[in-house]
Amino acid sequence: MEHQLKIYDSLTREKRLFVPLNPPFVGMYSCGPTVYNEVHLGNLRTFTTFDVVYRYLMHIGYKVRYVRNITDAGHLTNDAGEGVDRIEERAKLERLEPMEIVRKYTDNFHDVCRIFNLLPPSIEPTATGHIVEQIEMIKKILANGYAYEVNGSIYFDVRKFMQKYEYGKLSGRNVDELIEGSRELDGQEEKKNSVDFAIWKSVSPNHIQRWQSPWGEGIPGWHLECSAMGTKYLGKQFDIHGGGMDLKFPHHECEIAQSVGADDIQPVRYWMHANMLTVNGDKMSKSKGNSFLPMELFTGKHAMLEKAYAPMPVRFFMLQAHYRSTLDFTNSALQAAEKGYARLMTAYKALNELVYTKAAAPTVPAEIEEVQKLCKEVYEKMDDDFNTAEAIAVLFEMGKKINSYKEGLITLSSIDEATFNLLKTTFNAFIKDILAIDKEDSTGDDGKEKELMKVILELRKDVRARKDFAASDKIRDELLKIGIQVKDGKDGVTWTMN
RNA sequence: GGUCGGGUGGCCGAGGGGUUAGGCUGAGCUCUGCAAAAGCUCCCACAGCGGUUCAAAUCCGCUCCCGACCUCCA
Repeated sequence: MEHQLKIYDSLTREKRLFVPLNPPFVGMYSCGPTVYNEVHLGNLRTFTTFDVVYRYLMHIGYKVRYVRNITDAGHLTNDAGEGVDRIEERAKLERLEPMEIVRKYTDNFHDVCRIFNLLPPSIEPTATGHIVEQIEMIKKILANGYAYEVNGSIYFDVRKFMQKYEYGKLSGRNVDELIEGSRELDGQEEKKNSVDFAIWKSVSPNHIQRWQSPWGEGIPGWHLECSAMGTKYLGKQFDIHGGGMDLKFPHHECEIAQSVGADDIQPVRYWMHANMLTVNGDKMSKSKGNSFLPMELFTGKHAMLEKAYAPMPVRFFMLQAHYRSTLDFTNSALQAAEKGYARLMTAYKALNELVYTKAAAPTVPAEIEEVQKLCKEVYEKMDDDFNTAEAIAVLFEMGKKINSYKEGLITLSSIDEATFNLLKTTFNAFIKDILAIDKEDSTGDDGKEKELMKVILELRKDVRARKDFAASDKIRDELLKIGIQVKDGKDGVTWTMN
C-alpha cells in the first residue's frame, strides 16, 4: 500500500511528506518522564500520542527503532545555583535513596503504560546509564569552542554558537529579547549570558547523586541526556523527535544547539510536539494542583471526578482530539467519550461475529464502493499528520455499516467477500494495532461470571417462555443495578458489563 | 511585556475559500411484550467589526476574550 504520510514539523512549521533517512528504517526519539513522582494524565497524553505514531509507522511497514528515555538523574531547576533537584528532594521526603525513588516511579510509569496499552519502546535508556556518553559529548562541544568552564561547571555558549549557527528557530525565540527579558539581579551568576545553559553542573559533596568528570564531581545538564542518547542509538541525525509542547523551549532548542555544536549537523528531521491536556482551559500540571493520577481515574476518587473511568475509554478520549490541539478534561467530555467508545466496541464485536455467506442475490456495486471508500479514507486521515480524530470519525461510519449488516438492515452479501474482508482487516487493524483501544477492561473472574450469567439467563428464558414479563423484567432491572445490561436481541440474549 | 497558538452548534471535538465531520445530549420514527442495543430522520454552528472574493467559519486587518512558552514541567 502506498502511503503519502505527512508530518507537521514544528521546526519548519509545515506539514511535510515523510521521507525517512534510511527506509525502511525509522529512528524515532521521544522524551520520557523524569521519574521523581507519578505520571499524570497530562503526561500520558503525550506518551499516547507517540505510541500511536510508533504503531502507525510500523503498521504501514516501517522498521522503527523507538527510543524513549527515562530521566533518572536529578537536575537543578535553575542553572544559577539555587535550584532544586527534584529527585533528591523526593528522596529526602520519602527517606529513600535517589535510586530507590527512581526505581519506584519508573515501575509506576511502566505500570501505567501497560494499563493504557502503550507499547514499550525499542530502547529505554536512562540518563544515569549514559554519563560517559554525556561527558564525551561535552568534550566535543568544548573542543569546538561552544562551551566554557566555570568552577567545575560547563555552560553552553549560546552567543558564540550564534556566530556560526542559528539558535531559537524551533521555539521562535530571539536571543536578544530573551536576555533583555531576564535581567534579574544575577550577581552570582556564573554564566556569561542568561541564555547559556549548563551541560555539566558542579555540585557539592552533600549532593547525593553525583558523578566524576574531567571537571570534578557533578551532574549532567538536563538537555544533554537526550542529545547524547539520541545520537548513541539513532545516529547524529535521525527521523523523528517528539515530546510535549512544553519541552520546545528550552529543552529541545538546547538539544539542537548541543548536537550542532558537537557534530555540526541538524539532529532531527521532523520535530513533533504534542499539545497539552487542560483542565478548565488550564494546562494540567502538578504544580497547578489540577492533575489527575491514573489511579484516581480508575477509582473515581478525586474531588473533580463524578465517577470512575476505565483506561481504554480514556485512551479513546485522548485520540478523539488531534494531538496538536489542546484537549480539555471534563466529566461530561469523558462520559461522552465513554459512550462513543462503547458504541465502537459494539461494532467491533459484531464485526468479528459476522460470518460471510454468499447469497443468490447479486452484490450491490454502490455498497461495495462505499465500504471500499471508507477503508481508504481512514488511512488517508492517518496519513495526514496522524489525524486520529478524523480517522475515528470514519471508524464510526464503518461501525454503522457493520451494525446494519449484523441487524440485517443491509444484507451482508450486498458486498463481495473481498470487500468484507477488507472492511474486517481495516477496522480490526485500527482498533487493535493502531489506536490500540481493544483491551479488555473487565475485572474479576471472567470465566465464573460467564457461567453465572448463563445460568441466570437460562432461568430468565424459562420465565419469559411463560410470558411472565414481570419476573423477566425484574431480573433484568436488578442486573442493571449492578452494572450488567441484558439485551434481548433477535437471535438471543446478550449482555454487557461496565 | 515578548513569542506562539486558540475562540466552532446544548456539550466535546474535526475541518479550514464553495460540497455531511464524528461523538455525546435532546426530539421523532422503525424493530421489540417492554426495555436496551441497532438503524433512519430532525436540531444546519463557526467571538465581534470591517475588508478581499462570484463565494469566507476558512484569507487579510482591527477589537475583545482565553491559553502555552519565556523557571522545572509531557
